[in-house]
Amino acid sequence: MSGRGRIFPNLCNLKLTRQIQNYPGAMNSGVNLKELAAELKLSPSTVSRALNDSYEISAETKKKVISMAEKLNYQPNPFARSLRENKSKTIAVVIPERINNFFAQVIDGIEHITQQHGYHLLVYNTHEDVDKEKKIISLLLNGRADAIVMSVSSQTSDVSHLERLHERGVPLIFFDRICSGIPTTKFITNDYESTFEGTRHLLQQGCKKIAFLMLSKELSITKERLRGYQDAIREAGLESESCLNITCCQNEEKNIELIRDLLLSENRPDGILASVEKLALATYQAVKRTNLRMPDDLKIISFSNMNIAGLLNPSLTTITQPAFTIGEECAKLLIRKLTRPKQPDLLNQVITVPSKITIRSSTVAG
Amino acid sequence: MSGRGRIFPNLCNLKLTRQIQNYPGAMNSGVNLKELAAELKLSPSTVSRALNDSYEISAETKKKVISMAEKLNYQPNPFARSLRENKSKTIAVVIPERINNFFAQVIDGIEHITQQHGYHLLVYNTHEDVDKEKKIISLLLNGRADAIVMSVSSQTSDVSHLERLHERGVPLIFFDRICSGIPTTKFITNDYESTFEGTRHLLQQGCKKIAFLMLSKELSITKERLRGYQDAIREAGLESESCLNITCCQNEEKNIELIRDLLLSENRPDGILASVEKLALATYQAVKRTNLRMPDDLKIISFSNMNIAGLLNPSLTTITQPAFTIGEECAKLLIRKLTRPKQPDLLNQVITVPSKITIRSSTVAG
DNA sequence: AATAAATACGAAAACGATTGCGAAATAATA
DNA sequence: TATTATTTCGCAATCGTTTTCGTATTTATT
Repeated sequence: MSGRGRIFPNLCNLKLTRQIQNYPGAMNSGVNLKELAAELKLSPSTVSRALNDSYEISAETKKKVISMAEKLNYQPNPFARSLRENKSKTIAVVIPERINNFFAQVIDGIEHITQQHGYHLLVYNTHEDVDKEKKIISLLLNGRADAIVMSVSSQTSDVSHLERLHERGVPLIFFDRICSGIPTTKFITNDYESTFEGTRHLLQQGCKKIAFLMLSKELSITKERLRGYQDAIREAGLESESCLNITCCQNEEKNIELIRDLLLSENRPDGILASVEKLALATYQAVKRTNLRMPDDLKIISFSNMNIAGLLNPSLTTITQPAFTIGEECAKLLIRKLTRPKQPDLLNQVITVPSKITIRSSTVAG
Repeated sequence: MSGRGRIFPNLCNLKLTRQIQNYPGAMNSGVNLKELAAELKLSPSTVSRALNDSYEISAETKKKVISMAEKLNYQPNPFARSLRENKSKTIAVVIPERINNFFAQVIDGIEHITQQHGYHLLVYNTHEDVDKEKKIISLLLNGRADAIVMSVSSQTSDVSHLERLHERGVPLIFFDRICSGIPTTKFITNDYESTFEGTRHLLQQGCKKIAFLMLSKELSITKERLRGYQDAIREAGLESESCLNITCCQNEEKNIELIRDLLLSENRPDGILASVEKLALATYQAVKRTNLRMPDDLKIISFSNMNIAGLLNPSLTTITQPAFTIGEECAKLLIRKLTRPKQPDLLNQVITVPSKITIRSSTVAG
């Protein structure tokens, strides 16, 4: 035992230990509470309390502990904490599509709020597949996430998996594509009104035959938007022809062909309301396969959160949801629910955030 | 004690317990290993071993245990397991931008592989902000994720935070925007070659003055792509004029103005190579603010993973990375590293996956 | 000065899983 | 039949926190 070695005797031991633990393949989360306590010649309980700013610990001790914790770069083990506190500081986000500006913006909004409160985001993509959705939900049944924010897949009609989740007591929030059967809070845009307005706009631009493109009749947004579309058609004294209500599928190429066939049929529409962005883009592709010109022969308006709607040819008239805000609102509500002790369950209500219509060339006669 | 009540005595107690635990605000992860064991009149260790298919347990017992576990819908607590096994079954993905098809596709690719192995994905967006990146990385220092896949922000030049992470032993993989200083595996596309080809294509289409748009000179992709561009310029016997190397910023509007100024300057380029998609779109916006016509007055090629490059006006000639594949390859490598015990560290190597150039109207004389 | 109250900390029990070790019960061997 | 293997399972420690309880010391009160 040399004098030199005794300056930081414990520190030296510590470094040795850390090197030993640091073999390849092992997670090395650095120093732990017990080691930190030993370094300070205090008990783990005291150190824990000091770091959590407990009133039972003197200011002096707190200072020492905090300083040493920083020096050794102590990071509490999140799993020990989760196990003990029965919460994970993690929120799961389940979406049907990742390559989609709307969902990406919503997630950005969620992250913006949750990050401020130390929450982490698990993100899952169902790919519009209800079986994948069920698997993901069953994975979340074990408490890995403290709460779930989701938009259901277009295939989802049986919602028993979501009911189970909700009954388990996992806070669950829907946005955009909601499940009205599950008694919780949902955030949507004013689907009915904005579609109504959008359709009316097409009518004002001279459209006589307007087709409605949708993904699936099961979807909450489809139902509401279809209703808005139909009411606007009827208000204009026109007939809502069911042959103009087109249900598309998940296959892009098939959709393009389907729409092309529609555009070449006898009953050809002169206007299109696409209930989702993807179908507007398919329409653009379909039009390229015909001799039709937009907006002269065909006008189109669509729900879309594309930042480059203005760069399309013709530039696309859009109904744009405040996606980032929707994400933020979902997150704010959840944070309230999760951080306040014994907070009541999420109210069974639908909160509407209005969309904004931006008129561009695709609906304005050349 | 009635005879009726004794048919499933423990089950009744169980249900009661579950209801009590299920107060609002509490995570209810359902039945627990101890409870499951009590139900089976076995010890927790036996049940655990049975569920993990240990050789020490008889086939008969295993069957009973599994059946009861399904009946009670037993879900092991992930945090207890993580704590014990020192692994989280979670992989963190850190990207600079969420509203970006390239990164979204990469994540889809990662998820496609990791999901098959029971891994979960934590996704973080740095918003091209190195300070946010540092915070996120420091959050990941505690072992919350078993590994990290990332693409650095355009601001990242000091990489000490990434070095610390790597030294901690957390498996780390870079893709696209890499850190050559950190000795680990990186996945990139053939940045040099594809930019070289792209530039040559512009030259072949008659461009005499080609500008190069970039986000930041610090970025690995910028350096490589700039090199490819410059070599192609020199190969053609032209000068690489530094005034045509435009460094853009994070503000979209400023970029548009910057590019517009360039397009209105005396030294106006007749071709543009945008090293990232965002800058190609800014160019389209900038052109709209001038009297120039594309492709006649200005041709443009850009790295881009937009699915609708063909719908722009003019349709955009692109260099497209195999984003989904890149994600898959990152994930495959990580899974190998994480599932094999005592696997050696990730090799310090750069793996190149070639891009594909798709020529469209934006580079072809009308 | 004797007692009560406040302060500051430690020991140990959780949280829920996995696993080394020991020990019955059964089967195989001498 | 006595001994040794083998099979099958339980006990208890462990992972790293937080927290309940207990206790020693100091300060305040009568």
